[in-house]
Amino acid sequence: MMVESATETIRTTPSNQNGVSSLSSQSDGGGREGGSNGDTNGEISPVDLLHLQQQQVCVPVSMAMMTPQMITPQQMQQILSPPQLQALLQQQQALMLQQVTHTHTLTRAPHKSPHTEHKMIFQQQLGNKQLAFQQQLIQMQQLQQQHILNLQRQGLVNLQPGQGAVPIQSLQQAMCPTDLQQLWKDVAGIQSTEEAMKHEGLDLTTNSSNTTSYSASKVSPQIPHHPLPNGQNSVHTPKRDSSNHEEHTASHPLYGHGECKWPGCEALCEDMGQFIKHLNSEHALDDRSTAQCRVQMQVVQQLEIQLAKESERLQAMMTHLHMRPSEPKSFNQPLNLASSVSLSKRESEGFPEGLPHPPTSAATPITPMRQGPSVISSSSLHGVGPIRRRNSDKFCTPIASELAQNCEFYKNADVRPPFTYASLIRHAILETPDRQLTLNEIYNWFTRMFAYFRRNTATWKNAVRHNLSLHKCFVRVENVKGAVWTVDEVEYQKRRPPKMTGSPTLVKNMISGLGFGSLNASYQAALAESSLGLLNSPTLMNNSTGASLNMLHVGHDDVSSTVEQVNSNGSCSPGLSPQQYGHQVHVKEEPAEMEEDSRPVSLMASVTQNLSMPGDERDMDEELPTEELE
DNA sequence: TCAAGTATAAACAGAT
DNA sequence: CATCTGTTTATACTTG
Repeated sequence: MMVESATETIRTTPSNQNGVSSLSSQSDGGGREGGSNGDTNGEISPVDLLHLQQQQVCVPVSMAMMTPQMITPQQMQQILSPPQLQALLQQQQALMLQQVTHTHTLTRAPHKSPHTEHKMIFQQQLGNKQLAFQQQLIQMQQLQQQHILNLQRQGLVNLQPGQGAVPIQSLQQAMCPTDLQQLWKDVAGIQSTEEAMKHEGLDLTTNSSNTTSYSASKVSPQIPHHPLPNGQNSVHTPKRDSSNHEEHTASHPLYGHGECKWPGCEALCEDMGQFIKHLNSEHALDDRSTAQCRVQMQVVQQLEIQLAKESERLQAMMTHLHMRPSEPKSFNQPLNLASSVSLSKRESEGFPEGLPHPPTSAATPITPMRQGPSVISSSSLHGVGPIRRRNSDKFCTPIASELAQNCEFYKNADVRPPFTYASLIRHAILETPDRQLTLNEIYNWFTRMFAYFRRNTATWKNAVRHNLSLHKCFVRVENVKGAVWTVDEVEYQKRRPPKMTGSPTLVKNMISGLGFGSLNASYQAALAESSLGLLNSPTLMNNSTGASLNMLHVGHDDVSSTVEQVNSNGSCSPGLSPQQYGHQVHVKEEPAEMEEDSRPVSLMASVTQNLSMPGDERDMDEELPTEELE
């Protein structure tokens, strides 16, 4: 019964190694690992993605300077805040529609001419496009290789064979599952349009077709998309599944936790065989799969673009702050030291090559935070990342503002909130009118507010109880209806020693906060919470005016004020919805990406049901509060 | 190296 | 008896 803990996704190896494990080892066994490690969703080789993207959209030349190979999902997640992701989704959709329309127009224009003739014209156009794309592609690859070599020479990158695909492994989670899911699902609708067009003799995909297998799989029947058991080659991408796959044993990147990881699917499959069957039947090479794949590519592309922008900004900032990006070592070294283990990998995978700034781990991490476009609150880093300060808690309530802002996100996305249990509990309690909650109510708050806490219940509930008992700041009070828990604010404040801002360790925290998967997420959360306050003021985060400003503002946002931003019932404040809140603070400097951050929320909300269902069902059904879906 | 703070796991006891 | 609630202990990790 408590075995659900076996599905814990967050835990990573460290905790399994400890001595405790007489029992835990058993539960750690098979299933569990799938969570963090085996959760290799949608592992598309970045290179492939790149190729595909090139076909899909006219990628700016600047893109050639980026190395998708080096972008880890975590980075993506960190790069984009929930609202951003939402906006991104909107964009994706718009893009798709545009594409469709565009193609449609192309098709229509010569509509009067004979079908065949029209086709030829179109194909000519395509031919030219293909050429251009291919050239660009080659260029890009050359640049990439060059840069990789450079990095390797500098010892900045430690490329390991087979790592190429790893970074993408949890793209779904990294990107906010909700968004992606919705996106993918929406694709189905869009796809119908495509289909309609195809019937006119035009295959949408040909629009961008060229030599890559993606288009091939979809467009060119001549290419034998062998019914791979996994189907990935034919549908997802022409990935070089070799390396990564082997690393993950016989597992399939689209299979984990006994369920299909195909975007928007989550069908339960008892074993690989069943999964393969499912894959072949449900995700065969058809319009829908293709469209979904395409969306995925665009998502990735957007992220890459975003990363490029942010990197640039980072460089400017560092330059401004005299961090001399031109001298990577200056602040590179210590950082690498700080989290060498986890970083070595992430650097090699996650750092966009060719970027102007130093390929340091520090660079990457910082970027997302100030990322201003918008709503990038610290939340953007959640997932694995800590980026939270406990001390800052003291001055501002990151949780409150963060939740106020990204409430929907946390509700829908199975992402671990970057807060400590203590701060979450406290927040839950303070949120209520009478500032007290029963244990069960606290549980409910957790499950209501965070999709993440809809599973692994035994684990986190135990943690909650543990925290309640352990921390003096939580006071148990006998009530009419039993015992309730309250917060002793004084105690709470006591336990967080004021400290550092801008210290070197801070930077380290930021790095580890990026937690590209190597570190235990929870530890990171805890640690980060303890260190980074300044970077976390959501209101400021959005404001891309600069880091220094952020620091100044941190103290602004105090508990009471922020707590009020969240409705006392635990749901997002109706009066000041996350997106509205976001709008207030955002300085839209990058309209392209942010302007619509208000809409996505609804989009996300609509997805809610789809999302957490299959996978979480087993856990949710048992404790999901009735008010779960509001 | 140690202390502090946090997470996770688990044993245990009392209440329901 | 099972489950929930609450306490306590142990271990691990990271940072200062």
